[in-house]
Amino acid sequence: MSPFQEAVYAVCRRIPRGKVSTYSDIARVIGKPRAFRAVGNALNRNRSKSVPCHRVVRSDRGTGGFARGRKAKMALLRKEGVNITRGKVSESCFFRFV
DNA sequence: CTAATGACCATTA
DNA sequence: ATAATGGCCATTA
Repeated sequence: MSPFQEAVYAVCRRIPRGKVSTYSDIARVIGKPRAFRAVGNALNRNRSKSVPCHRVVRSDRGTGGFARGRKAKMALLRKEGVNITRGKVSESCFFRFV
């Protein structure tokens, strides 16, 4: 695993159940604010159950992609209590890494 | 080394 | 509202 990938997964693991973060936020937290696209790539390759990669969405609050399809991603999120209406995640569901 | 590829983002039409 | 565009960056061929 590359150091970049390790960093992305480490941050992703901190997102609590029922909350979400964005590709952009993760990129910023790992100190590479412009690597948001690469973050998506790293998460795409994730196969570890311990990394809740479905909790990462787009900055415009859209759900974003998922290896097994957007449908599956939304189902998982809703199952943990994340509210999604008209394809957008509620503002109150965003986790802040302060 | 170069070129292509995305689970992105912001802007523009 | 959707579609296209240019930019960004780690990874892979």
